[in-house]
Amino acid sequence: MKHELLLQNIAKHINLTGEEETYFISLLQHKKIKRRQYLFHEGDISKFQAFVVDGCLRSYSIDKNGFEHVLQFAPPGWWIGDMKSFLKQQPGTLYIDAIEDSEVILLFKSDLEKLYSTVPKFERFFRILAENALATYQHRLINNLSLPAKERYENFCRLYPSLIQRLPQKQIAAYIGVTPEFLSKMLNQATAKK
Amino acid sequence: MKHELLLQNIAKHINLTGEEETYFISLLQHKKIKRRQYLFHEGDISKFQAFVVDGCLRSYSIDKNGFEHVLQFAPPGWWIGDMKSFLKQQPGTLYIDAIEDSEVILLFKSDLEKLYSTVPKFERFFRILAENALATYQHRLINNLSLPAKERYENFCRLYPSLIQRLPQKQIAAYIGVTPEFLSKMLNQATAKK
DNA sequence: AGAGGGCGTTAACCTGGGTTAAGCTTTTTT
DNA sequence: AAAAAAGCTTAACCCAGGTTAACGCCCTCT
Repeated sequence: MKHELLLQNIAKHINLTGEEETYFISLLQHKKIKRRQYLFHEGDISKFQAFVVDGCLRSYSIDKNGFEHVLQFAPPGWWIGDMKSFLKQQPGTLYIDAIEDSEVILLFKSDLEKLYSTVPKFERFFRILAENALATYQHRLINNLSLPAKERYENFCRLYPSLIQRLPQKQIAAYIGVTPEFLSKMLNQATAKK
Repeated sequence: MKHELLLQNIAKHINLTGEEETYFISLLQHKKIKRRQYLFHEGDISKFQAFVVDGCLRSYSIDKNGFEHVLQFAPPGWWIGDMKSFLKQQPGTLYIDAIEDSEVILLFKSDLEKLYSTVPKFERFFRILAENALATYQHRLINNLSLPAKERYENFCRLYPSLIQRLPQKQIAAYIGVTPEFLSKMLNQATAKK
């Protein structure tokens, strides 16, 4: 079943009856996304959050010089979306696309609101999710303010070992906040040192 | 009443009965903090979140070279705490202290858990709070990755005009991620240009 | 009221990381 | 199978922002 991973994740934090589970599943939409295809585009108003079942997505912004900055990678088991646009229903500033051919489950805002009133337990689930994400972003911000590029890279490797294999180097550079050229230089200096 | 500001904030997102309100208030603890006094210290395990009623607090980390990096300022109406330590009940990495003589309301984790089971509406309230905070930190991260120091400063001024008056320059420097010396240089160049 | 410690400023010098540009390799598309 | 596009590397040069240090001002204690 395609919803299994999501249901497992939910079961870690709240217990659903069979009925509630069925209702929840009825709200979900399935979608396949090919590599490099957009799930969300700057200027869109976000109508859904996406739960990744297979593949890997990323959210990023493009600055006025055309450079990309990665906010998040989302391998299977992760949620991704333009949170600000989703909450305020304003045009978003992010792009979301697939790094590999991927499969996601979409939960639309209108359905989520129905879900909250029908099964209030989900307030708890998404509260916990948001709080954990919040703590993670706070930590990353502090890292970015206080650590040099090399240590940010090492942290990234430690935190997301599975991603290292899977991502092109330039994506990692855009996440930790350096140019691809500098990351390349840095890595080769590190190995040369031995 | 000292709880008014907090109750107003809550009323923006959920409606409480008189009874629920009374119960909620019974859980709160009041505390005064003098300028430069700590509310939380690195290594502590966070037992509470604090809602600021008067004055101004800040949360920050100290890196291995002894430099401070500000995660958040909290003027009246804001919550502050070491979220990661609070959630995982692990030793924290932040410091929280008062920038001015301040008053806060403490909500302890044990009481918050009781509150969630007694008045589940609060799951919703804190979900909304966490989601908004999350979107804010995501935005700040992207800013830090994509904008030069001057624009980060301008953004700060636009976003928190009331804080500019109130904060010493070096605190702002530690928030936007530059040295006090550089911020001073930057500001004087900007005004000299006219 | 005086003294000591923050705080802001300036200036000379330094460096982590950016820029540009070219060449090579691998992957994707046709 | 060829062409095009994306990715990685290297190297020379550059700059935003850091470092160090010295000086003056203004709080805030006592």
